[in-house]
This record gives sequence, structure tokens and C-alpha cells, in this order.
Amino acid sequence: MTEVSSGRALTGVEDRVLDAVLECSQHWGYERMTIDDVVERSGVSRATIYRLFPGGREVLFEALRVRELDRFFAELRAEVESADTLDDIVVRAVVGATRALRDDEHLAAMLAAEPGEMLSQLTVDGVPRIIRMATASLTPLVASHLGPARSRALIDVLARLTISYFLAPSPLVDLGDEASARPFLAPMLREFSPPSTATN
Amino acid sequence: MTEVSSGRALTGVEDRVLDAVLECSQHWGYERMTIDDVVERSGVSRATIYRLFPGGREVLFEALRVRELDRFFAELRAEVESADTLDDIVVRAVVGATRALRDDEHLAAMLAAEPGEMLSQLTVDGVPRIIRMATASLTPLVASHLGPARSRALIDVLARLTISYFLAPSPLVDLGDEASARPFLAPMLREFSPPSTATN
DNA sequence: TGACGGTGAGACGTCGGGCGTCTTAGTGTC
DNA sequence: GACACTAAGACGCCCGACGTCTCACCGTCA
Repeated sequence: MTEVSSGRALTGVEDRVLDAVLECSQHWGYERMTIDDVVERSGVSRATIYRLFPGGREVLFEALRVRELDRFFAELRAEVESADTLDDIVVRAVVGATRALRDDEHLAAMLAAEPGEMLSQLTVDGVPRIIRMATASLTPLVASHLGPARSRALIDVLARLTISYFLAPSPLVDLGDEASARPFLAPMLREFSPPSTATN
Repeated sequence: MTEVSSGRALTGVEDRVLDAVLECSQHWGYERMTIDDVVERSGVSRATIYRLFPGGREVLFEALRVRELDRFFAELRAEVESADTLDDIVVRAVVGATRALRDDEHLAAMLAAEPGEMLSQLTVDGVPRIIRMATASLTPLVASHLGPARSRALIDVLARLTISYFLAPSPLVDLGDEASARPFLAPMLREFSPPSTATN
């Protein structure tokens, strides 16, 4: 199994700290969360936290975002991996990602409590990383059908569309519903398919 | 209609401020809530807030507690007022209060987020005031059956029991359910009834 | 028109508390 | 006994929230 990750695996202590950051930020909000909150909730001492995540506060949040994105795409890839046709791969990826986003309670809470920070991560600052991880995670599955370049372009577009339709659902299509998503994605797939295999 | 209240009526601006305090404290928690949050949410300027509630922060919370208690007992009294027998008065009051407590989203959120502060208001610091308001609100209805002294004693006990069973429900009785509460309260009522009218 | 009460906007100094760093002592392992 | 790792907490710094104050603005009433 190919390891798709943004860095080395986290130790148990690091995970406990990030769990605490997640819970505290959900409870108090990013800005109102305190390092001492994390100390108390995680049971890990102040000194240890700063040794594991040198740079403080912002490094902590960054590490959490990396871990959550890692998990997100690991699960997504697992869902998609068994698909055979390009159509199925893409539909499963988009529908699965949309549903995962909708089911993410932490994401929902953060979007409600601090839309500024969260939206920035989903639409501006965080997008390059999201695209990068989506590409790293899904390109291996798509490339055999489209080749690397077209794969990257397709995944780029799909990631952006998935985020947009998650943030602002459209009455025209529901990307969380396979029956609705498939015909919506089909023409886009034809657009990206190499002309040699296109039927017209 | 008898006015049972802890002070003069609030102006529109004061209510807007307290609404904002309620929303902000629910959102951020009592301690993490900022006066500037209240300014932003209420649309009332900093200077005006301090002029309306001189003393700052704690005065603001105190005013909110007073207002909410006023409303609580005003609604409770309205529910109870039409009852005729002492039994009905007491059962309606206890069941109504229990249900109101259970339905209070702000109370639930605060209890979950900051149990320390909230429990203190329900079990230590706030109890005298709660008893006082319950007495002021309900004594007029009960006194005609029991006289003022016994009424005060009964209401004191019932208020404490209502709070206790709300905070720590018992498998033996559900004070939010009339059918369960009535037989539970009946013997207590006999205990408080004047011996001249007691049947044994 | 001018006086006046009520309000918004925001500057100001103060002070608490959260920050990031550091030291010390304790614990488990080899 | 050496070593790695951690908890506990002291330390100074500095930001930001606090409460106060001033000023300008607006509507009302004399």
C-alpha cells in the first residue's frame, strides 16, 4: 500500500496533543482556545507541547490541519480504491468527499463559530495544500486512465467543485448523491479524456 | 395583575444589550465572552453599555440573571394561575418548572460548557434569590390554602427539590411528568397542610 | 435657534493573563 | 549509573480586554 502522507507518522503523545487541540478549538474556538486548555485536556505538559511543536500556537493548528487532511484523504482513497472505471473512481471520490465534509462535526462547528478562519482554509490559504493532497492521493488511481497531466488537471477541478458545492449547495445538483452527481460529472470527464479514446 | 419583578422594567436598549450578553455567553462562554463581543452583537456602543450597566462585566451578567429569572417565574406563574386546588397548583408548578428547565437551551449549553459557574448559580450563590423569587411568585397562589408561613416553607422545599431532581434525575420519580410527580408530591403536601384540615 | 439628553465612535492608561522559554525534579529503560 | 523523556511550574514579556473619558452627532423640546 502506497503511503500518502505529508510527513512522518505522529507518536502517541503528539496525537494526544492534537486531539486536545481539536477538542479545545471546537469547544472554545480557534482564537479563544488557550495553550493551557490544551495542557489540561491532553494531560501533556506545557514544556512537552512546545518541544513537540516548536513555534507554538500556530504550529499546533497547522499540525492539526495536516493530520486531519491526511486522515481525510486516506479514508477517501480507501473508499475509491476498489473502483475500476474512471467514471466510478471520480464519482465515488466526489460523492465520498462531499459526504465526508457534510458529516464532519468539527468542520461544521468551526464554520458556524468562526467562518472567517475556516473559510480561509477552504477557499484561499488552504486550497493549494488541499489540491496537492488530493492530487497525491488520487492521481495514482486516475493516471492509468488519463495519464499524469490530465489527471492532475481533472483532480484540481474536481476538488474545487467539491468544495464550492459543499459550501454553497446548488439546487441543480447534489454532489453527495451518486445518482445526481454521475450525470453532472460525466460531461466533464469526456472533456478531460484523451481524444484518441473519445467516441466523438 | 400583580407585578412580580426584581426591579423596574428594562428599556429597549437594555434588552438588546442583555440579549447580546445571552447570545455571546452561549457562544463563547461566560469567561471568554468579551464586552466588545456584546458591543458588536448588540449594536450598542461601549460607552452606552457602561452607562446602562455601571460596574461592568459582572453587573451585566447579574442583570441578565435577574431578567431571565423574572421571565422564568412570570411564565411559570401564568401556567399555574388557573389551577384551583392546592394539589394542582403545586403539581403544575413543579412539573412546569422542571420542563422549563429541561427545555432551556441556554441553560443546557452553559451547564455543559461551564458547569462551575452555572452550578454555583443553581445550588449555592443563586439559590437564595431563586427561593425569594419563587416565593414572591407563587405564595399569592398558595397562601389562601396554607397561610403565608406554611406557604413559604413549602415553596422553599419544592424549589430545592425541583432543582435537585433537574440536575440529578432519579429513577424513582420524574418531576417533569405529572403522573409521576403527583403521587410523589402528595404526601409532602399533607405534611405541610394545617392539622385542622388534615384527614388523619 | 439653542439647550439638552441619549448615543456612537474611539482614544487612553491600566492590568491581568496568556505566551513562549527555561529550570528542576521525577520516572522508566537499557 | 547514564540517558531520554516528561511533569510541574517559575519567569518576564507583551498583547488585548477592561473601564473611563472625551467629543461629535442626532433628535426633541422649549
